[in-house]
Amino acid sequence: MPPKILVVDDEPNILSTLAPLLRTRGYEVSTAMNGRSAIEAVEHEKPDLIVLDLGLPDIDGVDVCRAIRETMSVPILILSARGAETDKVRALDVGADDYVTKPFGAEELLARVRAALRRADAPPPASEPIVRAGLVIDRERFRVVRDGDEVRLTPKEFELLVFLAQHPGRVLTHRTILKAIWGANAVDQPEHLRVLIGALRKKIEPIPSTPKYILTEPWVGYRFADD
Amino acid sequence: MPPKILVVDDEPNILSTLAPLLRTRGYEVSTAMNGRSAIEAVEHEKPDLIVLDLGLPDIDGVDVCRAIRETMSVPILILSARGAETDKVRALDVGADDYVTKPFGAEELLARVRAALRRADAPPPASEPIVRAGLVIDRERFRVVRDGDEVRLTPKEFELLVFLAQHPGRVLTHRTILKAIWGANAVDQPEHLRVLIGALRKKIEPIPSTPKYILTEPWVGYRFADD
DNA sequence: GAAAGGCGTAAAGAGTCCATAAAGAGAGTG
DNA sequence: CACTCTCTTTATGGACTCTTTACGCCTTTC
Repeated sequence: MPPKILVVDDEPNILSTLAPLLRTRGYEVSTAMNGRSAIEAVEHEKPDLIVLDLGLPDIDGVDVCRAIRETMSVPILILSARGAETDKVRALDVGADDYVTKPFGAEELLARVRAALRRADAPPPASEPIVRAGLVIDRERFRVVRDGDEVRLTPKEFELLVFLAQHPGRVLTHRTILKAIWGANAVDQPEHLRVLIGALRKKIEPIPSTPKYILTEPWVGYRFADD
Repeated sequence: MPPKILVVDDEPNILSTLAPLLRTRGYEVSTAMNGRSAIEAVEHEKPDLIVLDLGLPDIDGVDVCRAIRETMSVPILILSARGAETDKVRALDVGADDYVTKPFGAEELLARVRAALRRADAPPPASEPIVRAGLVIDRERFRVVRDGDEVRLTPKEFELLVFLAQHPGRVLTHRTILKAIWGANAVDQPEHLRVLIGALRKKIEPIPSTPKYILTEPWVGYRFADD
């Protein structure tokens, strides 16, 4: 399961920027718009990380931070418009883990989120499985499921399938695939590719002789069906 | 004893400012002026925190950071004149804990040092027992109970079990596990892992030859059952 | 219509990985 | 010092993967 992040801010436009951004990076995001509901949400949802704006309408952000710290050891990343040194010192000393001043770069914030989660020992956000017409490719579990049945693939087969499925509809040349799977030294050995394609089709195609997923583009390469 | 801090910077006037400052606040400070001696000093002195300038004469600061991370988990606070977002992201993603751009306020730096040391010192985040299908792993008491019977594990066995059980369902590669349990120097010695897995299965699996908890993902790694 | 070469499949051999047993090294204890 | 426990290291058998080769079929080219 992906890490849960609680974002606390009273400005709607920050919330509506930050929450979707974090979601697209694979995190599960919940939000709060004031101190009281933030503290409640922490108790209730047990997030893996908290992004907390200091300028809240009801309670001072520093007090929110302190209140959370008294009950949980979840990492807290402070967001603030005030860049004065005393503000930073105060927040960090009551238990905040990091302090970022607005305006901030999105990638920097994400990197600091990753750093904080890494320290707290949370697993990196899950990479979503690839789903294509009855075929589920789970990179995290090295698993492929076709119409409910699990298919066992070897590492090379799996690597090839992922590479093809990542570019559905697009024709990938022999050269491109060989370079991706076997490295640049193998670009002139297409027999490797033919054999591996055969093995893969045998396992994932309902009728290997008339492929449904992995289509041959004669004289050029192969193509993953995009239906 | 006071926390030991290693300060790495090639500018003498930063060193002569920072080191005395940290000493007056009660830290034990050692210094290094280039990447090579920094890495040596880390191995030798085992500091509790490292303040690392990115602009070193011999090795890129990011590489120093990465090299230290490979062998130790000591907190690293990056100091840099470059404030570009990509620099920050790069440093944080190779394992740095914080990133401060010059010029910086002394009190802010000290507060970030305190925050990093506090985190490193904090007891392993409230570790509630892991419970999975008849298996109870109590990290605080260092005990494992299976179906009511207590199982005695050695430290390495316990560490491995916890690491696997923390990521149920997910396939952890040999490399990942080796790095986590034995350190980065052991990533190419999978025989360690095989033997330890065998010992662990013998103790916790009802039928060690057909494992129920620790599943082999051939050619890739191992996976803790999640059902 | 014939030659050349790509494509799919099968099969053999080399190499690699897994599980297990067991011996040796090292630390801690009485 | 002897004993115990843990960890490392090595050896072995069995299973599997990957590479390589071979051959029949098909498409393209001339």
